[in-house]
Amino acid sequence: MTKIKYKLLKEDGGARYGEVETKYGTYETPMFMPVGTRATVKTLSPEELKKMNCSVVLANTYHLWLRPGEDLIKKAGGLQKFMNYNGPMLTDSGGYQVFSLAKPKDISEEGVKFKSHIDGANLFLTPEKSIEIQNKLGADIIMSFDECPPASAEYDYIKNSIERTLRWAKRGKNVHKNKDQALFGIVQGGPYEDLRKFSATETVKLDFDGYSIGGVANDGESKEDMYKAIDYSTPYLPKDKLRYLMGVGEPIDILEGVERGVDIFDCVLPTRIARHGNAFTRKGRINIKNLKYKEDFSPIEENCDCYACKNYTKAYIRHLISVNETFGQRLLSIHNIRFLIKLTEEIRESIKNEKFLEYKNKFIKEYNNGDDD
RNA sequence: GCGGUAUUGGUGAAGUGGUUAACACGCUGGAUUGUGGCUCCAGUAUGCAAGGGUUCGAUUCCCUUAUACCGCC
Repeated sequence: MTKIKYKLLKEDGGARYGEVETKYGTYETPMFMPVGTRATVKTLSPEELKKMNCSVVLANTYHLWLRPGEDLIKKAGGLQKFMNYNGPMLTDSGGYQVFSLAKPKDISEEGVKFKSHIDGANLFLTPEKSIEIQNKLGADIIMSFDECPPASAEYDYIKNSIERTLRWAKRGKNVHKNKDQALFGIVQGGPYEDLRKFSATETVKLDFDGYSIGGVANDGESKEDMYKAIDYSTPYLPKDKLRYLMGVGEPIDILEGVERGVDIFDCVLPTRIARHGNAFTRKGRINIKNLKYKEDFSPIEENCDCYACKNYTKAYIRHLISVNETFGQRLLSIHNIRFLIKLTEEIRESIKNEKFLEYKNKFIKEYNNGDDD
């Protein structure tokens, strides 16, 4: 058991190519991490993830805390053993659920009061508790417990929030027991330059193993505000540590993040939209349920190397999705995750060749041009 | 052959002599960014079996026809 190590190997403008050494092997960045909230990437097996060249998988503290409980997972030998994923993992702290499940009045200096989404039971999560749970879950990278305020929140609210999040970060760090797990700090600050700068510099002073940029891509925040939030954060982060943009997974947003110096991304989007019948393609997103695919016997993308594209037609997948068969959801999930992982593979190649911007512009142009029919 | 009852969109159906014919499903679009929620949003009958009549006005009342079902010879 050793803690992950990051090495920055090449820069191309703001874009960074690097390597992360883990006990499971060495992985390259920029990378995309699929989300497996409840210790499974919905509908997919670990073997399938491996075949897509997936490296890190996420799981969620809040959900696993409720069910099956961190003690059970510890008994099982940790997350990886429990779910049979032989690769690096990351757990989110439950901070996002502060945004999605709790109300502002439920957030206090001590922690956050939740109503369980399962049975309405009263729950209380603190920075210490979150780290303690994550220590037991045993992922390679764990997150500080933060408040993720909506981008639309008032300036003063966000200011108070990031100060509290800093105090929470420190409390979490103080109780972090398992030194083989990397602990990341999280930069907040909404769309405000001074708040992002403050949050970033103060978080870095606490000396974490890596840094996340949070509070982005939620609450109908505009793309511009989101890119600005990254712009205002990354300059203050040390170059020799990983930078993780939380929750971002639109292909174009990943490219914009890489340009601004982000190394790792995660997002539920590829799996969520898959379950609702959407697929990423080089020419933009498509809705497989559309009538025009009813008799389309070609794959989602001719040149895609994923299992779904190599073996199945749009007409078939459309049928499966419209009758709500899980195999259809699986095929689209496989395609979408492979799409984003392939995107990061190509991004890495372009950075190594010092052609990142060229690659980015070409990709975006094709993606936005859309389908001609 | 004689009576009775029914006939509303793709489906199941509400409904009324008077502005845009309820609701549900389906269908057609859209949304979804550190995953509570096979979820959310929008559109979807210029017409109420067909034809004629009464009426200022009929899907709603009357007549004829068609079709379906139920009785009776």
